[in-house]
Amino acid sequence: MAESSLNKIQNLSGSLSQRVYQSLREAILSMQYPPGTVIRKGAICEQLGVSRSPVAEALARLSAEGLVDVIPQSATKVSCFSMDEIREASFLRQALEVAAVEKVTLERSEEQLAALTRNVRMQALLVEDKDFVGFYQADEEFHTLLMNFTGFNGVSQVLDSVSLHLVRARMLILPEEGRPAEAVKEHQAILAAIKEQDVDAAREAMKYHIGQLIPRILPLEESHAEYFKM
Amino acid sequence: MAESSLNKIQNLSGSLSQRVYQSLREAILSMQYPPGTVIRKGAICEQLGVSRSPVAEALARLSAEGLVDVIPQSATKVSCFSMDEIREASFLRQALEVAAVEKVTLERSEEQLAALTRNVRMQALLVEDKDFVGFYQADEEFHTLLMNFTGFNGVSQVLDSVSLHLVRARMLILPEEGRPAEAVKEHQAILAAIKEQDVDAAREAMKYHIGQLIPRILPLEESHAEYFKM
DNA sequence: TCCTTAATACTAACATGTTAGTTGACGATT
DNA sequence: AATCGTCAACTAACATGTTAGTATTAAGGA
Repeated sequence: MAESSLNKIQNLSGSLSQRVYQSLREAILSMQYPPGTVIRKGAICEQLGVSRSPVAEALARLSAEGLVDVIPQSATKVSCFSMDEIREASFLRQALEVAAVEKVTLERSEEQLAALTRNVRMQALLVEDKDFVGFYQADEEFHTLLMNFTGFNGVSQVLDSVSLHLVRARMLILPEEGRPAEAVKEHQAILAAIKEQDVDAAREAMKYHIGQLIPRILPLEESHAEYFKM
Repeated sequence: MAESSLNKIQNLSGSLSQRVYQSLREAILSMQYPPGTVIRKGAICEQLGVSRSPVAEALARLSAEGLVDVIPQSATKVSCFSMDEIREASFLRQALEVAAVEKVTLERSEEQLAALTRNVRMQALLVEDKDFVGFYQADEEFHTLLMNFTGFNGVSQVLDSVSLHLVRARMLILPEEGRPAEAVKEHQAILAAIKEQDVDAAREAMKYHIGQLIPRILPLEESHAEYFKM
C-alpha cells in the first residue's frame, strides 16, 4: 500500500482543516493525484486519521478553487483541465506579470535590481552546470521576486490561485533540450529592460516570455488526453 | 427585529452551503454587514433555519477569500480593509482590465464593437436623465462586456474575486457631482481606441479610468476609520 | 440477447453531540 | 487601588450520527 502519497499532516501548521487542505492541494498540484482521480472522504479520513468535518471543509475549498469537481451525492474527482482553461490561466498570468514588471521597472530600488541581477546570474550558472532542478527553483524565485517588488504582498498568492491549471499542466512537459538556456536569455532581456527603466521593452519581454509556455503545452492534449475535459 | 438583513436562502439555488455562502457574501459586499461585524454561527443558523455544518463551510470559504477573519476558538468578524489592500486590489483590477482591453482591441468583432457602442450611448443618455442607478448598472455592464469579449469565461469571476475590498469601499463613496459624466467620457475614450484598434491608446485610457477610483477612496480612511485595519 | 426496472450499496450533504481554546469578569493578594 | 490568578461562559473546531440522492447490479420480461 502506497500510504496514498499524501503528505503527513503532522508536518503542517494551522487547524486540522487547513492542514488537510494543504496536503490535498499539494497532492493535486504535484500530479500525485492526477486529473480524474476519485477522492473518497472516507479514505482520506482513514489515511490522515481525522474525522469527516475537516476533510469536508478542505474539499469545499478545493471545489471553490476549481481543483476538484463535486458530483452531488455521488463522488468528487480531481478536476480535469481544458486547453481553454489553460489558455485563460496563461492570459491571467500574463496580465499580472506584465503589470508587475511595469511597476517594478518604474519604481525599482538599487537593492531590488541587485537581487534580480544576482538571481539571473545564478540561473546562468545553474544551466551551465546542467543543474536543472536548481534552475527551476531559481526561475520560480525570479518571478516571485518581481511579484514581491511591486510592494503588494498578496499578488504572489493571486498569481498562484490563477495559475493552478497551468502549474499542473507544466508538470507534464518533457524536459526540452535548450529550453532552460532560452529562458535565461528571456529573463536577461526582462532584467535589462528593468535596469534601463524601459517600460515598453519590459512589457514586451515579459509578454514574450510568458507566451513561450503555451506552445509547449499544446501537444499534451493528445499525448495526455486522459487529463483533459470531454 | 430586522430579521438580520440576510437574504432568504429559499430564493437561491444549489446546496445549502452554497446558498448560505451566497447570502453571507452578498450581505458583506453590500456593506449590510460592515467590516468589524461579529458573525456568530449560532445566530446565522437560527436566522436561516439551517444547522451548523453548511454555515461552517460557508464561513470557511469566506475566510479563504479574505472576507471574514476567523479568530480561532473565539469569534469570526467581517474583515476590515487597509488602504494597502485597496491599492493592491486596484492594481490587480487594472492589470486584468488592461490585458482584457488590449486583447479585445486586437480581436474585436463588429458585433462586439456594436454592443459596446450601444452600451456607452446608453450610459450617456442615463447620465443626461440623471438616472444614476441605471448608469451604475450600465457601467458595470461595460466592464463585464469587455471581460467576456476576451473569449475567456472565467476572467470576469477572477476580477470579482480580486476586487472584493474595492467593491466594499466603493459603497462608501459619496455621489460626486460630475463624476458620472467624466466616467462616460473615459468609457468613450476606451471605446474609441477599441474602434481604431489602437492598443496603446486603449491601454492608457483604461489605466487612467481605473486609476480614477483610488483618489476618491482615499478620504474614507479618515471619514470611516472604523472600517480600516489598525 | 438486450433492454427495462427495482432493489441495494455507496456517497456527499446535513444535523447534532463533544472537545478544547479564548475571553472577560470577579475575587484574592500585594 | 492596582495587578495577578482563577473560574465560568462562550465560541470555533472537531467527531459522529442521520438523511437523501446517485450509481450499480441483478432480476425479470420482451
